[in-house]
Amino acid sequence: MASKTYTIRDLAREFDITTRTIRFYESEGLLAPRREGQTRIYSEKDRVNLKLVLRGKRLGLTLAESRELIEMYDPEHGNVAQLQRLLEKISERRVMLEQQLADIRLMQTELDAAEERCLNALQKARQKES
Amino acid sequence: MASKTYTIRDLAREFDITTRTIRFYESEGLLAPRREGQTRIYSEKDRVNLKLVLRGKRLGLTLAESRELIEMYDPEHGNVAQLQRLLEKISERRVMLEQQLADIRLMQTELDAAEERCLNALQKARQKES
DNA sequence: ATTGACGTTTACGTAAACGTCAACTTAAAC
DNA sequence: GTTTAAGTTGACGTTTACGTAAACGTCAAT
Repeated sequence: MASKTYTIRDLAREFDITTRTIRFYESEGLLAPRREGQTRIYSEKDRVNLKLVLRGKRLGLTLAESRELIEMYDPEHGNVAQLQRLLEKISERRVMLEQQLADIRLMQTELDAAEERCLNALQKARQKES
Repeated sequence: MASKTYTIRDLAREFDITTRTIRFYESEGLLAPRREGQTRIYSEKDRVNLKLVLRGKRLGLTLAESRELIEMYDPEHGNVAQLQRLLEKISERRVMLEQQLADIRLMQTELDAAEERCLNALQKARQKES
């Protein structure tokens, strides 16, 4: 089936990050490109993982946390105990996301208020000017 | 009116952070407690600011970014140009929050899928056990 | 055949966000 | 009156997430 592959530069361009970052993620176990000689060849799965990591970053996750999320993807390599730990982590993550949702809503409200104060101040400033 | 005040330990306890963190935030200009002799006395406003910073942290903001948000609170000290920059920042923040909302939804969906795979794997693992 | 773009590794540097002492005051408790 | 508990200020250490630079290989184009 010979699925699509990417060079390191392809991915760097697509996600607007440096190649250094991509190599660093590999060294941290977040990506596992195959090699062709020395050169790294990235699969679609690598690309998806990278996307996950970057999304995680936007939500404030550390790389270690993102790695956990990635490892959730194939829960095959797990005994019962491990799988239950995974389920726990999933539910922990959900709690965090709910917290973030609440935080976002609060912050949006505050931005609304801040904008109003700001527009008011602008009014006053312009009156003085005239 | 003598509004309510807090010691550094009060706030540390309430928000489950160390006093070191609170002093650090002060050194970064995020808090400005008054002094009584050497000792810091925190006002309600300090407490609110601290809450803002911690919320920001949960959303992945840096301290510098949180400081910006705090400075938005009183837009009095601003000329027209500054106020317009503030409005820009507010709208930038809104864009980021929207992005985060989308990220959260995607991640929730993925957690759902991950949980299903995990439960499936548990089934199989338990069948083997029996 | 050399230039330029891309790839590699190794190693050190750095900014952010605190933690961790050490050494000292001050206030409260016994 | 002296422990003890909580406050203070440096100063240095640590982790995370890369940046930066050196030193080199590969290949396509001029």
